[in-house]
Formats: sequence, structure tokens, C-alpha cells
Amino acid sequence: MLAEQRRHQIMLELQRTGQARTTQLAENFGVSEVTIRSDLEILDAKKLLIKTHGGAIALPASSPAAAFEERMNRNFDAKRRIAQMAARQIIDNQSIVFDSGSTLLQVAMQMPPVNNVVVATTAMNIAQHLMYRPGLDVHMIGGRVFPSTVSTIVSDSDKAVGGLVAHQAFLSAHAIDHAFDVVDVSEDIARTKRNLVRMARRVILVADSSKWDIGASSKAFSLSRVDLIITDTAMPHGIRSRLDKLGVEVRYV
Amino acid sequence: MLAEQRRHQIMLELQRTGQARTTQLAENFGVSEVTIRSDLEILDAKKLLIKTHGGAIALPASSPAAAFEERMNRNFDAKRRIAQMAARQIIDNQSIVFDSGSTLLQVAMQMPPVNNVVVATTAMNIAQHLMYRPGLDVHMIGGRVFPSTVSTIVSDSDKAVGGLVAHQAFLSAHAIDHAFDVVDVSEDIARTKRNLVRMARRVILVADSSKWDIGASSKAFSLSRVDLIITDTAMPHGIRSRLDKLGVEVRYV
DNA sequence: AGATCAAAACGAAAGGAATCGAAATATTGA
DNA sequence: TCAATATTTCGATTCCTTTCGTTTTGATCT
Repeated sequence: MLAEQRRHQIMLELQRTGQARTTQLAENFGVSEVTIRSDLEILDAKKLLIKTHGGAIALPASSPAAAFEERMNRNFDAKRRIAQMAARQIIDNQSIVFDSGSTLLQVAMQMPPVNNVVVATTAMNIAQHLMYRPGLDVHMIGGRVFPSTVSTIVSDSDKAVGGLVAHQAFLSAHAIDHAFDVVDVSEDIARTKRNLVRMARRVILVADSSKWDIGASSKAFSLSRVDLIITDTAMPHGIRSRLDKLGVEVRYV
Repeated sequence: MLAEQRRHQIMLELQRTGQARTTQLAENFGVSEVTIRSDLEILDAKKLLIKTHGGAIALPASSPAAAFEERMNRNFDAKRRIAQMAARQIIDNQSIVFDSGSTLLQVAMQMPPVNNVVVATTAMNIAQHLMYRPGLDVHMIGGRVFPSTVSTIVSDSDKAVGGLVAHQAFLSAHAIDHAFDVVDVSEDIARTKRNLVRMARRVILVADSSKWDIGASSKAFSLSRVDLIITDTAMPHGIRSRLDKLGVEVRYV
């Protein structure tokens, strides 16, 4: 049996029972305990388990919340830089709309201290991050809850937050297709984004480079409706020159 | 069992009940008390608990989230029994409204498997617990976010969830005063509860014994508006006999 | 209330078994 | 032959228990 295969088996055992002992593993696989220990050390370094005296234990259970965490970490550096730039757009005495998504959660977390700012959002995790902060009035926009983004679906923008007209709306994109339309996986989500865009005078789109030139089924809104795009430089060839001709302000971070 | 795993279990027990006794832990895990004491010493050194004579107690609540946890564990057993009874009221093909609060979060967590049930709630933590469950359509009722209960303030019940009329509403109480009115700490919250009551044909109130005969500033609604009260038996003297004369169905668990 | 006393809980120390890490050595496979 | 993998060896560490003298606790008695 190959070493890699054995490590995979160890992971399976760990997922099954939540723990594994060095002695028993060595016996099962017919190798020395030193070998098992080195396996565990490698797997521990990869954060796939936690090595302890006598063996190893499984990592704390991966919930749907953990799946969101993982998305959070994908392309993390670019998202953080984009979020930093976006957060700087927020100033005192404004009302702001937040879409859902991992990049916008970053924006919320990096928001500077402000006074008298009203935030309306469809994202429960953003609302929960911001609600403890002073100087902020947080509104949750109601609607059917969509599990994968931990956010609500908005069917009618007029009823949301009593017809609030915000100074700025921060939108994220699942993807941006070849025709420079922001597109998403379902009409429900696309409609929600359309409604959020309609709620604000100025629209800011955050989108890291992995989002560009990818298709999806439902159009949310056109890039021409956006006032400021914040993205990073590592986008597919050709996109950037076309984007610069569009007439929309774009910031690369 | 690995030592590390045992310490993890001790932490879980501590989070559940807020305390742990050396003797009982030693017996449960089948190790000597000295071993448990050394575990507690290690966990204390890591600032994960506070070692005391006879065992250990959980760390004092620091964050608002921890404050909610603490409320969750106060009178935990009674709340769990009340929640069990309340959860049994939920059947297929119904629409339900959930107020916020630790007891109602328990109800949500103990909800049996159902089909085609619509749940509307002001509590973000309840929405997040239920959104992954099959057979459920979860609606978040929008509004200003109130940090201490992780829930929204509803100003207008007509606009919430498109004027949904639910079969049942589950309400909790901050307190119930001498005049048998459900009262709360602020008019905002009281108004929210009034609106939730108005949204449903049948109103179920969950209230453990610590809530009775206590005053607060703002009246939400009268007990006469309630169809079913679920509480426990350990309430102040005199209340129970008066309650039975009220004409509202009361279940003691 | 304050004193008294027994049970419970404690810390420190000692010792044995299991486990560990490091380094040198052996095996395997391209 | 080289590099990856596995093993053996051995002193160090960790874990857990037992023992014993001390402290804390809570109930009882003035």
C-alpha cells in the first residue's frame, strides 16, 4: 500500500469515529508506530486533523457555515484588498445598502468607525457583524431566506425598509459575462440584486478577477448601471482594455 | 479515549451547564480525580474555564453573543421541556410565526421533521438554524436589527411577509406582570410582539416560571389574546390558581 | 453568631506504562 | 544510484494512578 493511500484511509477512519490511536493504526496497516506518527504529523500540518498524544482527533465538524468560510478564503488576498478600497467609500451621515457575499462581508468587517450611518442588507452574517458597532443603524431586509448565501431574497424593493433611498449600494457578482452583464445562478437572486441597485443613487460593484468573462443563467443588471467597479488586476486578457472603454470608473487594487 | 478528547468533552459539558464537578467528571470518564484536576488546570491555564474548589465553572460572559448563550442556559431544563411541548404543535402544511428569544430558539431546534411548512421569524439565529432543513420555507421578517436578541424590530405587520396570515404564532415573554399582560423592556419590542400576534390566528406563548409576576415598562399584549400557554410548574404561589381561572388553555411541563 | 468536627477536595510527590521525537539504519522502486 | 519510505533504537516526555498530609466546606452544636 502506498503511503498516500494509507493517509487517506486514516482520514476515513477519523471521519467515521472522530478519533484514531497510533497503536491501533500501526497494527491495522502493518507498519511501525513511527510511520503512523509521521503520517499524522503530515496530516496535521495540512490542517486535516489534530495530532494529540496517543493519536489524533478530527477537526471540529464542518457545518454549512464552514462551507461559507471556505469560500471566504478563496482568493482571500484579492478580496481583502478590494474590500479595503470599498470600505473607504463609506462616510458619515450616509445610508448604505449591502448585498450578500463573502467579499461584502469583508467590506463590512473592514468598515472604518463612522457616525450616523444607516446600513440595510439582505445578508444575515453582515447584519450580525455590524449590529454591535456604534454609530450604525442596521436594518435587515426581509424576505425568503436563501441558505447558500445566508441571505434573503427581495421580491419588492418598494416595501423593503419602507422605500429607503440609499446614498450607495454595494453589490457583489456571482459572475460577469461577455456582454458585461452581472449574472447569477437563479432569477430569484438576480431580481434581488436588481432591486438593491434600484434602492441607491450610487452603485459600487466589488468583483475579484475570478468573476470575469463567465456566464450564468439569469441577468441581474448591466455594468453600465454601475458607478464604480472595484476589482483586482489579475483578470483575463482583453477584459481590461474593453473595461476601460466602457466609461465606468474602475479601480484596480 | 484520548486525553485531548476528554478535555474537549469537558469544555462541551461546561458550555452546556456552565459548571462541572471533579467527582462526576472522573466517574463519567473512568479516570481518577487527580487526572481530571490536571485537565482542569490545563484548561484553566489556557483561559478556557475557571478552576474552582470542587470542579470548574465557565468563563464569565464577555461578548453580547455570550450573553445570549448564558440566557440560553439559564433555567435550561425547563426551557427544553417547554420547547419540546411547543414543537409538537407544529404540523405539516402550516404557516408559522416565530418571535425571538432563547426558548423559541429551542423550539426551532426541537422541531420535528415536517413537510410544506412556512416559517416567518424576526430572529436571525432561528432563521439560520431552520434554513437548512428540508420541508421548510424560511422567511426573515425585515426591520431594524436589535443586537441583544439578534432579531428585528417590526414596525408594520401588514408589510411583513406580504401580509401573511399564519396558522400559529409562537411568542416568548420577557416578563408577565400582575395584570397578566405580557410586558417588555421597550416599546419597540412590545410593538413587534403585538404585530406578530396580529399575524396569526392562533397564539402560543412559551414562558418558563422565572417570567411570572414581574413588571416591565411596555405592554405588548394581554394574556387573554393567547390561545395556549406552555410553562413549567415552578411558578410563584398564587399565580397558578389565578391562571387556571383565566379561561386560556395552559399546559404545565 | 461563633466554635467544632468530619467529609470532601486538594496539592505534591513518586512511580509505572504508554507514547514520543530524533537520529541512524534498512528497504523499496524508478 | 538516488530519493522516498519505513524501521530500529533509545533517552525524554506525557499520562495516569496511588499515597499522604493539608485545606476547604458545610453541617452541627453551643
